Order: sequence, then C-alpha cells, then structure tokens
Amino acid sequence: MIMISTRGRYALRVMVDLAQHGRAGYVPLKAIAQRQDISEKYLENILKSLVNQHMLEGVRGKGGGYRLTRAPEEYTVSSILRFTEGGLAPVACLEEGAAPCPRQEICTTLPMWRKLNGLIWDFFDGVTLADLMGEE
Amino acid sequence: MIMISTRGRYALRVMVDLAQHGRAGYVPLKAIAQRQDISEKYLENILKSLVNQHMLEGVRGKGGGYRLTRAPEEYTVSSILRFTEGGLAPVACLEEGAAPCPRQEICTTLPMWRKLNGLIWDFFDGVTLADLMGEE
DNA sequence: GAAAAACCCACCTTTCAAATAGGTTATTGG
DNA sequence: CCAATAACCTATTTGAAAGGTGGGTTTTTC
Repeated sequence: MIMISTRGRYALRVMVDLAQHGRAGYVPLKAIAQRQDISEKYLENILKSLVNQHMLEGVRGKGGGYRLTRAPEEYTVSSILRFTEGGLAPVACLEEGAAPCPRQEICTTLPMWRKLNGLIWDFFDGVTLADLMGEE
Repeated sequence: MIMISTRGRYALRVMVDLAQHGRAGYVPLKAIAQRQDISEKYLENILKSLVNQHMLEGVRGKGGGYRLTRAPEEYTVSSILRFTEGGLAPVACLEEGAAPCPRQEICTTLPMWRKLNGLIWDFFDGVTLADLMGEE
C-alpha cells in the first residue's frame, strides 16, 4: 500500500538538506545529489517543481545553486508533499479532480476514508522542516 | 499518493456486503459482483485470498457461495487490508521484508514515517466490519 | 445428468513511477 | 572574452505493478 513515492520522499530529504546546509548561500544540485545519494537528473526534475511553487529559489551560473525561500519552521511537510506527490488522497475516489464515484451516496466505507484522509493531512500539517533537521 | 488499491477497497466492500446479506446462508459471487458492480473475474481473484486466509468460507455447487466465518465485529479493517493489499507501509523503507535502507541510521525523516505508519494502523485497528455496515 | 457455483492457472493490457539523455541559457572568475 | 559552472528545458525509455480477462476443472444439488 505504498503511499509516498520516491518523488515526495526525495523532495523532503532535499528540503531538509538545504535547511541544514543552505545557511550560508546557494547549494548546487550536485552537492545535494551526492550527499543524499540521488541521481542528479532525477533530482533536477523534482527541484523544478519546488522552484515553480516558490518553495525554493534557484540561481544559475558559477556560485549558484538552490536556497530555501523561507525559514525551515515555515515549511510544513504537508505543503512539500502536496507539490511533489501527484495526488493527495489515500483512495482514488477522494482524489482532487476525480470523477465523482457513482456509489458515493450508498458507499458505507467512504466516511472511513474521509476520516483517514483527515488524520493523515493533519499529521503532515503538524510537522515542519525544522522538526526534521535533527540535532546539529 | 494513492495508498489503498482497488483490491483492498473491493475486499472491504465485499466483506461489508456479506455482513449485510449473509445472515441467512451462502451468498454466490455473482450476487455480490452485481450489487457491488465489480467484475466477477476480478472479484474471484480477491475472494480467493480471503478464503485462503480463512476470512471467508466458500462452498461449491448449487446453493453454495461465500459466508463470513465470524461475526462482523470480529473483523478489523486492519486485518482485511493486510491480507488483500500487497504491502503495509506508507513508504517503501518500512515495508515488511524490504531491503534495509542504507541510510537508516542517518535518515532524519524516518521517525516521522514510523509515526505515521503507527497512526494509520491504529486507525484501521479501531474500525470493524460492524462499523461499516451502515443502518439496516 | 444438467445446472450452479467455487476453484484454478495463465495471460494480457494499461498506466505510472522512476530514471535517462541530450541539449540550452545564464552567471561568474580568470 | 571565454571557459567553467550550474540551473533550466523537453523528450524518451524502462520496468513493474495494478487491474482485468479467458478458459477451463471440480464439487454439489435438484
């Protein structure tokens, strides 16, 4: 029942990495990829989404790289996963923009899925990058 | 981030269906498939796992069909999903029998995933078929 | 002995995550 | 000014798994 794909997990790890190493300036993708042991090309792809969503700032050229746009406490895990993972729901019928299930009215399991969905996102809302930085 | 596949969801719906309609005796697959609007062949597949795990009893021949082996209150959603869904964890590294992640020791996000995993399964442990039967 | 039903096994098809490839543009230091 | 650095961009490939089919065999009852 895997729920969070590598995309979302890598994104989180990268954000934590930047929170830990980005104090002083811009961090090039290459450095992140090496530390996190993620393919540069794949990472590029993930970072693109994060830049598009203004979660990160990217600067080209020598001395460039990526940097957080806010303080670590201001990023919830929720917000990061929303932008990198495809969907948001534990079941297809709760997916945003999903074709409305014809059984909606009579489905006796739907309330349970809704409840679970709420549980999960409340959890993610309550964790920030700062919580994930570890000691250092 | 879809987490529960049709397999697990269908299994749940079938179990609820049997809880609702199986009081009097055996319910043939055909009837369930029609009521739940699920392909007979696919359903067969799912029911096989449930029978193998002794969640259901199946009887062949005329007048045969499927029946719960216990009272609805004695089935947790947790137990049903464990047997029908492939894996159990929200992230690959927590999957049972997964190759141990080489980053385990230094991964700062792992504790969060563990916590989430606990949260989810506690939730599923707390819901039984009886809770999903609806009024009737 | 025919109909009803579970059981069994092998295969197909589509979809999507995950990753790769090969470039182009911007910036800076020597 | 030019070479190195690094982000940015577009497209394609691969592989696995979900989801679903097809065609049978066995058991049981009327």
